[in-house]
Parts: sequence; structure tokens; C-alpha cells
Amino acid sequence: MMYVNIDFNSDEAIYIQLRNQIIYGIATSQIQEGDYLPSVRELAEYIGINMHTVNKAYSILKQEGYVKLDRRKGAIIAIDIDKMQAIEDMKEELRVTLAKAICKDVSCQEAIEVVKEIFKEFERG
Amino acid sequence: MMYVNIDFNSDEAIYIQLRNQIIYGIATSQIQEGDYLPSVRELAEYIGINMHTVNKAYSILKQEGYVKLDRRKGAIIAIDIDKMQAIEDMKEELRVTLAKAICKDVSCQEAIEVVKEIFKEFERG
DNA sequence: TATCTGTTATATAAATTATATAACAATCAG
DNA sequence: CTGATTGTTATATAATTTATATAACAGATA
Repeated sequence: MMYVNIDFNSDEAIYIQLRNQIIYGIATSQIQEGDYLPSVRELAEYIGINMHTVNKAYSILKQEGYVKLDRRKGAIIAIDIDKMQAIEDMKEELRVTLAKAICKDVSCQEAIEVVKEIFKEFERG
Repeated sequence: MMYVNIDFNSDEAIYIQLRNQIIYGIATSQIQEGDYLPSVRELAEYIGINMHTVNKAYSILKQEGYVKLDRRKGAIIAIDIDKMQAIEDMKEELRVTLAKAICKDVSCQEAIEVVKEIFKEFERG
């Protein structure tokens, strides 16, 4: 079973935290293409949250192209790679993140260093 | 007056959109250190939203170290530069953004290219 | 057949978001 | 001093989002 840790005091919604951690799991190769995720009921009980909260996370992951959902089989990691779209989505998020950084006097080189660090983090997992 | 454009159909809260656009304004040097923002009542009427929604945006900007608020004078751009903190905050956001990108097969070099593009965007504004 | 799957449908409660008034103390122009 | 404007604070209300609780359905499969 994949490592999952929900912070119930976070201002981030539980289903968003869960979605992000599953994406971390994929990015760090803890879970791979073809792997099964726990069923919504199973994972809900394991974490101690409602079935629908897990279902919401799974539905978003499906919509965003990270998993496929099948009856009986459950959720399977299946990345739908639309690189053009992915880069566009990334760019949109980076605009906000980097605008904040620029205001705080962070340079392009410093931002690039952090990007490199994070890529190294994910290569190991 | 700074350019502000709120999308009322967005899933992003109005006060968050407003905060982000003010940060864009600073990052692109449309507004600078020492400049005044419109009063909460003035900007609210201009955009067509409630005074408290603008106040919420200003309060967050204050808390995050982008403005100072004075009675009578209103809100003044005043960047509190804590670079260590800024880089740490940036890193935390980048972890989510880049994890998604990595799942979609985006390389480190491609991410870096996008960072460079955005820095160029902001240099001009 | 019996069980487990995602899915869908309600219902409810809590929290967040946005609005509407109102009032306060500080500030400053006249 | 007067009057007007500022951010600030306090309520109240409505809509939306988030999370939970049950329940039932159809498809898959051991």
C-alpha cells in the first residue's frame, strides 16, 4: 500500500491532499503505470475518511488523465500523456508561483536551481 | 489605475484572483514600492464587488508581505523581502506543479525553459 | 450465487466565500 | 474645529464547497 498522510488541520481540502499524494507517488515511481490503487472503500477506511472523499480524488485523477476507473477492477494508474497540454498547464501555475518569487527578489537562476533540486528529489523518491 | 480583470465564472475565489493580479502588477513593475492601491471601497465599486472581498485580498497581501495598510492613506506597496522564506514557499508550490509535469513526461530542461520564458514575460509586462 | 467494484442519488452538517449594513477611531483637508 | 475618507471591526445572511452518512444499482468475477 502506498504511503498516504492526510493533515486534517490543513487548509487544503482532503481530496486535494489525497490527489496530490497519489501524483507524488507516480512522480517518484512508488506506483507505476498499470498498478492498482486501493478501492475507494478500502482506502477511505484505511485513512479514516468518507468513501466519497476518496471517490472525488479518484474522479479528478481520472479527469486529469492519471488513472482509469473500471468496475470490479478499481482504479488503475494509466497516464494520458498530452505533453503540450501538460506544459501549458504547468506554465499557468508557474506564472502565479514565479510572480510571487519575483516580487521577493528571487532571480531566474535561483528559481532554476530549485527546479533542479526538485527533479533530483523525484528521481529518488 | 492598475488593470484588473475578474472572472466571475472562475472556480478561483474573487479575493484570490484579485490578490494574484496585484502580485502580477508588482512583478511586472506596473506598480512599484511606495505606490498606493485604491481604497477598498473605491476598488470594490470599480470592480463591482463587495468592500470586504477587496479588504480580504488586501489583508492577505499584508500578511504575505506585499503591502502595508495605513488609516487614511490606504494600502501602499511595501515588499517585505525574506528571500529564504520566499524560496522555501516557492519550493513547496513547485513540488506539486512539477510532480504533475513529471507524470506527464515533462523533462527538467523543458521545465527550465518555461521558467525562463515566464521570467522574460515579467521583465517586460 | 454471492461478493466486490465504481457509480449514482439523497440528505445533512460544517466551513468557506461573498454580500449587505453599520459603526468606530485615526487621519487630514478646508 | 468640521467633515469626509481611511482601514478596521462587528453582525447577519445567502450561496457554494467540503465532508460525511446511507442506500441502492449494474457490471464483473471467483
